[in-house]
Amino acid sequence: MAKTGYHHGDLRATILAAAAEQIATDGVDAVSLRGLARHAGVSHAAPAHHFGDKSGLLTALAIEGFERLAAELAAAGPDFREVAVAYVRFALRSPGHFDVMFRRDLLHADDERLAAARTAAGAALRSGAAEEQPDQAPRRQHATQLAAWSLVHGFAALWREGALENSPLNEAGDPEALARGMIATVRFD
Amino acid sequence: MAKTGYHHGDLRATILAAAAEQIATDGVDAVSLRGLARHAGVSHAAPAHHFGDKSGLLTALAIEGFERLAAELAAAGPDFREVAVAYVRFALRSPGHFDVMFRRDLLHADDERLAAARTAAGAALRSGAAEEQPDQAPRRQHATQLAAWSLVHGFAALWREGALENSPLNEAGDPEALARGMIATVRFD
DNA sequence: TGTACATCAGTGAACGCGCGTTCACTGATGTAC
DNA sequence: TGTACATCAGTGAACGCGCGTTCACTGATGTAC
Repeated sequence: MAKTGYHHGDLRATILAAAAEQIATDGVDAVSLRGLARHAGVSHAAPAHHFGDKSGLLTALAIEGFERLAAELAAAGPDFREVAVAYVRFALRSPGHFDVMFRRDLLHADDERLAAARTAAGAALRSGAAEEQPDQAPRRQHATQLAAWSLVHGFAALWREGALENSPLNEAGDPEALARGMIATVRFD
Repeated sequence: MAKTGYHHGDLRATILAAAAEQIATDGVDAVSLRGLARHAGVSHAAPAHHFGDKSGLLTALAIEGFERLAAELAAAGPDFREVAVAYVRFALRSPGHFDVMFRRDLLHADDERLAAARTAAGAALRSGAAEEQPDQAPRRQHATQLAAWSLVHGFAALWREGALENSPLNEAGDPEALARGMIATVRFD
């Protein structure tokens, strides 16, 4: 891990972090392997050495994102509303990861670690929603879980897209408080 | 409007339609002015003549989208659930428009027609949600309206992103029915 | 019916750009004996 | 303690690509008289 002139030390992690940061600021389209290499002070071909290709880099970022999301959702449970808030909070605090996680077109579709991480996060979210409606028929439960997911994912997407920036609906300056308020108005039955 | 060898006849509309189609299929990233020109059988510089630049084209598409969305929401009202379904239906049937409408980074930020169309669509959606909760304090009303928007926008986004493709939550084959079912589980109070 | 002229729509050549990817390579590190 | 060797990390030159944008142009259309 030591920095020598030649070996960077921890290039892989550095590039992942820089990618997340740039996506958060400028969007996924702005990311290029060459740009990240420049940023890290390394030759332009170095990133490919770690990630194979550009999709490989974004896939690694998405995996990291799903793993963190699953952990944060699990830590927030079992109360449904707290799980919901945790989902939004993840998107707000890790926008670089969040933005890439659902861009399947940019990822290696057949990556097994990605599929596993995605599944785990999905399960964590659903178990949160299950708290809310213990004795329903499965079909009904699924509809509720989908509503819960849509609710939090929609808020996160609207926020990231800047749709709430000058909206009359955005009264709180703090997005997490705004999300809390809107989640509080919803009942499932 | 007649097709001659030289004049296309209705190139502007043709390009808009082709762009929407390609976004629906391949995503916004796949769109290029040169590609659309090729598709229309026209020189590569012709599209710029109508739209100024690439952002101009996407802005025109977004305006068209917001205008159509506003009309469809208004036609579906005043019942809240029908307005909600109409929002989702718009996204499902006009994915090429929907995908671009919220990509502010790709649009001319200062276009007045765009701002107006966006505002009109927002008002149509909010008036739908207002039905649900007539006698609330304004602050509370806004939270509810935001929840409603998040709900439908989230479903649309998840669907477009392919997140529901192999999900256990997706039981109906028909996305509109799926949306109806999930909207039905939600109460606002 | 004809002519002159302005306006609009589309052309085609040219520019410069940054990018992803490949590949033979070299420098550095660690491990086995 | 020293040496040989495999492995890993990063280099730098080269390739080919499609793209957006600009610009002077020409072909077609419509309108005024």
